[in-house]
Amino acid sequence: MKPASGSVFRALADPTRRSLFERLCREGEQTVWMLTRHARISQPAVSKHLAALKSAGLVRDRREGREMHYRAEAKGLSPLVDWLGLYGAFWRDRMDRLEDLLKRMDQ
Amino acid sequence: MKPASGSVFRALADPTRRSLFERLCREGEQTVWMLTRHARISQPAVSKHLAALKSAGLVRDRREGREMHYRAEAKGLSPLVDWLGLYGAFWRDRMDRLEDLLKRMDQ
DNA sequence: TAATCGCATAACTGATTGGTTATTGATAAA
DNA sequence: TTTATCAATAACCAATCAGTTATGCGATTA
Repeated sequence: MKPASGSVFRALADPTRRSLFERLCREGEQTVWMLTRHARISQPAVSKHLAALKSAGLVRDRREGREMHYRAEAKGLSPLVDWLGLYGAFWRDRMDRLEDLLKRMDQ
Repeated sequence: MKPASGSVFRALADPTRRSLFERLCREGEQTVWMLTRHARISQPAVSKHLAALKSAGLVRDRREGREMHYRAEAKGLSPLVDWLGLYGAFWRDRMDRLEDLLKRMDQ
């Protein structure tokens, strides 16, 4: 089932989690070990944050040997976009472009 | 100064706060008393949530006699939209699209 | 097989948070 | 002036959370 916008908001509310997500967006797929190197927190903390992001649908993991690779999930942001779409016309045109963007990213 | 996306995320992470904000978006300006009637929490709790939304730039207040009127602030969501555009676009292989996006968003 | 590595989980801790009731201040009404 | 109302603040509490260290488990390497 698709995660609700609530879990996405909560997942992104934490700056460390946002930072991890942003890094995965920028740098592409990363192992937990690589992510831990750049974060200033312990490996278990990174793993917990990744678990939160995963349950929110914002990342996917892939096992390769004993390494676990994480990558950002484009679709994970769509609940946010949907939620934003419900409110107001001020930012509507920006929103439309984002929806279009996410749609094309899906392909 | 413009609130960072962080405070907006944090403000919207709480379901009660989201609910208050959504109601203000739907119904328009409301007094604290009206908002309290529909929420299942006490008036001080509502006031605290409104203060959080206000400091995130998501609502504005207006005093009228002894009543305090709150209304949703459309522009308050733009840090979110900007953030989405920034990191959503990194999925794309080509950066020229991002530049185009940001350029049009500037107008 | 034994030792090591990569990661997740368990167990714990201090800080933060979302809620409460009590109180205060300001305005309106009697 | 006295009383009642609206909303913010204070003080407090239980629950959640983000971090830690210790441990366990599967996969690799010696």
